[in-house]
Amino acid sequence: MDAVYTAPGYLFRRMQQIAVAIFVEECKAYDLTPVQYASLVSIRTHPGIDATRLSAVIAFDRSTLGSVIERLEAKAYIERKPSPGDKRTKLLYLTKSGAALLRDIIPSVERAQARILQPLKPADRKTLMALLTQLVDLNNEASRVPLRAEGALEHLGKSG
Amino acid sequence: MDAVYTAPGYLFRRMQQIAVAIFVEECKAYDLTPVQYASLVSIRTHPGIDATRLSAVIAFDRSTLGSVIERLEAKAYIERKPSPGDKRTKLLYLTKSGAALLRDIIPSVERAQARILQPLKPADRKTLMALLTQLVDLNNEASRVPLRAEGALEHLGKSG
DNA sequence: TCCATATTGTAAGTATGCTGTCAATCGAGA
DNA sequence: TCTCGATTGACAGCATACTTACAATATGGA
Repeated sequence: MDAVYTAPGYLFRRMQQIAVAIFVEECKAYDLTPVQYASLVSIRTHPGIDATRLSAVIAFDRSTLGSVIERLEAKAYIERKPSPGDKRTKLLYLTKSGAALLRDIIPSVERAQARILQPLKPADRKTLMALLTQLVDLNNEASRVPLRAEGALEHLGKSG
Repeated sequence: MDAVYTAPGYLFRRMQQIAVAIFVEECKAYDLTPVQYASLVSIRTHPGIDATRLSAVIAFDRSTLGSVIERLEAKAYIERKPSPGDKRTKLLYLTKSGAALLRDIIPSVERAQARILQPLKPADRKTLMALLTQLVDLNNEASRVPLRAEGALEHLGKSG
């Protein structure tokens, strides 16, 4: 038996595969990927955020996020507007169509998230989520794009 | 606070990011990715396996595995030989160089796997791994490339 | 033997995810 | 004010991941 099957890295890769497959299956009517969904949700929460701050808020790579934004703009779910104060940045806003999509897709997303954990007993689901949340938080700095949920927005005039 | 932070799918994506980052950091002296490592280990365990069966054994997409194999061959860690019985398939073998690399890299890989779980208390590590193993197994069919660890080798003359 | 069907490797197309680099721009300090 | 360092978005390049499609080949049944 290959040792890889018991390695944490292998198991997390498998779970990521499985989670994405379930998400895509539940949401196929909407043609939206998990990454695109998370981006839309965060833009709704932080209207007028720029791409760099968005990448910190959802812990996506800045380079990758560029093409994600491009696709969301092509589908007319978001708009990019030049920043009045900073000629380098472009501010992101949901369109009406993007807001409507988000409203409609939420039941499918929740079904997907539930299906991921469904095979476990309810008590085990809670335990797993608690440990996973803890581990992600404690390992935050280990990834190349650490999550900066609040700190990233300090210069946006939204906090503090 | 964005709801995405508590979704299982989001947490698994983050852990995958973190696990890959730690693996790459620990193994950077060897220029080998997690996927390439898993492929080498499985080829060592199953010498003469073909690409399709390898993809089932490590639950990688068959298309993706093609380019992985190409890169491993370019680095001279594996060889592809035509199958005597089936003109369609090419059989995979570790080269001396590939076997040596695998021997040398193992301490780094083990360090990486340990680091991924390190922030948790030992008892919590065991709990998390047990639940994760269970969940991956129970969700096996949900991914597009289910693991077929043993069944995939039945036609290779290695089992039963 | 012949043929419908399946398998295998490969390729094209799309989407993350990361490493670099670069020009434009900004901001702070001399 | 001028200049140096940092930031921002964009791009190139590499590596997974998945979908679909296709030609070559195998295989089982008529």
